[in-house]
Amino acid sequence: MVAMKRAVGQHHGNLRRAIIDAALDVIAASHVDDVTLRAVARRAGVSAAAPYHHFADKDALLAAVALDGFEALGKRQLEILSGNGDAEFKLARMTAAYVSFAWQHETHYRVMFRALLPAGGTFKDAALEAAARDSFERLVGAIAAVNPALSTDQAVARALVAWSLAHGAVDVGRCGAALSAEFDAAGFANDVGAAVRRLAVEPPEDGGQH
Amino acid sequence: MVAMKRAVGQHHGNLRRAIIDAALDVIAASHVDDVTLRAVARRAGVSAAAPYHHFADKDALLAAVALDGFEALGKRQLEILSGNGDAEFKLARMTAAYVSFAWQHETHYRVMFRALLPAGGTFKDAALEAAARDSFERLVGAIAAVNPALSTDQAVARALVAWSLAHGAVDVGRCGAALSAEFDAAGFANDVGAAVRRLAVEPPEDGGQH
DNA sequence: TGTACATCAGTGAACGCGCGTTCACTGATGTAC
DNA sequence: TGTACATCAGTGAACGCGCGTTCACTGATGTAC
Repeated sequence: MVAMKRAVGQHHGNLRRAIIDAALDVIAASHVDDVTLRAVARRAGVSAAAPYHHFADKDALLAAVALDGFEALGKRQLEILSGNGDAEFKLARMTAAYVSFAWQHETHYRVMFRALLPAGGTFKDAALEAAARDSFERLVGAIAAVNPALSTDQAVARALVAWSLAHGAVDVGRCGAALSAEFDAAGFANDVGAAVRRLAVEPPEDGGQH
Repeated sequence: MVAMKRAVGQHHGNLRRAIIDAALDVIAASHVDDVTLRAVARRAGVSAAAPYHHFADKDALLAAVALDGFEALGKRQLEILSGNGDAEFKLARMTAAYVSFAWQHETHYRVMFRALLPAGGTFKDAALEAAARDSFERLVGAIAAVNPALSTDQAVARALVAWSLAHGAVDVGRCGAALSAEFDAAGFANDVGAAVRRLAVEPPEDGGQH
C-alpha cells in the first residue's frame, strides 16, 4: 500500500497521505514511543527530509495521524447513528465500536490520546480538538436519546463516565489478558457495554430538566 | 531529599532507594517518555554509570519504580480496608483513593501501567505482577463485601469494569479539563465513585452462587 | 508549438544531541589473622 | 591493635546509535508569452 517505486526526483502523487498511511503501518507494529519520523519516512520509501514538505515537524505529523483516527471513529459513529435500531441499540453499538477500534488499532488510539493531551494540558491543534469534541458530543447525544429525562448537564456527566469506562477498558482488557489465561475478552467487552447501558438508563435523582 | 553531598569515592548510604526517589522526582516533572536513566542519575547527584550497580538496566529501574507505586497504593488500600465504616463506604474510599493517587502522581501511575503492559503482552517482573494482582484482588474483595450475593466470577467481572472506570477517569478527567474551562473535576470524581457503587450494588441477574 | 523560467517536491549529506551501556579505574569498607 | 587483602560502590571517559532537523541541491512540473 506504501513505498511505491518511483524514478529519482519524480514527484509523488500524494505524499502527505502516503506518509500518514506509513505512520499507521509503523504504528500498528510499534509501541507508542517507537514511532519516529525517520521510521515513518523509511516506511514510506522516502528520505528522512521529505516529510518536512508536508508537516512542520514530528508533532504536526502525529497530530495529523491523531486527526485521522478521530475522523475514522467519527465516521463509524455517524454510520451507527444514522442506521437502524432504537436509542439503546445505538448506544450499545457505539460503545462496542469505540472499544473495538481502540483494541484493533491500539497504538493509533494511544497516539490520538497523546496528541490530545500534550504536556501542558491545553490543546494545540484546533482541528483535533474539534474532532474530539464532536466525537464526545455524539456520545452525549446517544445517552440523551436513551434517557430523555436527563438535563444536558446530566447527560454530559454520564457521557464522561461512559467515556472513562470505554477508555479504561482498553488497558484493563490488556492487563486482564496478561494476568489471567482464562480472561474472557468478549465477555468483558459485553460487561462494559452493559455497564454503559445501565449508566445511561438510570433515572436522574431529581427528575432532570430543572 | 536527594543529591546529598559526599566526598568523592565515598559510599552512598542507600543509593538504590535514593535512585528510586530521584526517579520519582524526575517523573513528577516529566512526560512519561522523558524519564531517562541519565536524568535520574543526574537528579540523584550520581554518575550515569552508578545505577548499574543496583539495577540491571533501565527497564529494571522502571519496574522498581512501578513496584514502589503499587506498594504505595496497596498500603493505602489496606489502611482503608482495616479502617472503620461499612462495605459501601470502604469501596467508595478505595475508588477515591485510586483516582486521586493516579491524578496526583500521574506520571508515576503511567509508569506503573507501562511496566505492567510491556510490548509482548506478558509480564516480565513477578513481584510487579504479584503487587498488581493483590491490588486487584482487594478491589474484588471490596465489591464482594458490598454485594455478598455475587459469585466470585461475578465479583471479578464487576471489579474489571470498576477498574476500567477508575483507570479511564485519569485520562478523561484531563481531557475534560482541557476541553472545557468549567469542567468540574470534583463532581466528575464523585460521579465515578457513584457509578462504581451502583455497579457493585446491582443484584446479579441469576441470583449468583450457582 | 516552443522556449524561458519560477515553483514545487523530492534527495542525500551533515549537524549536534542525548541516550543506554561498558569499561578500566579508585578509594573506602569490612574481614582474617 | 595492626596489617594485608578481597570486595564493594562509586567515577569519568568513551562507545555507537538513532534521533529530529537543516541545508544546498536537483530534476520534474506548470505557466506565460
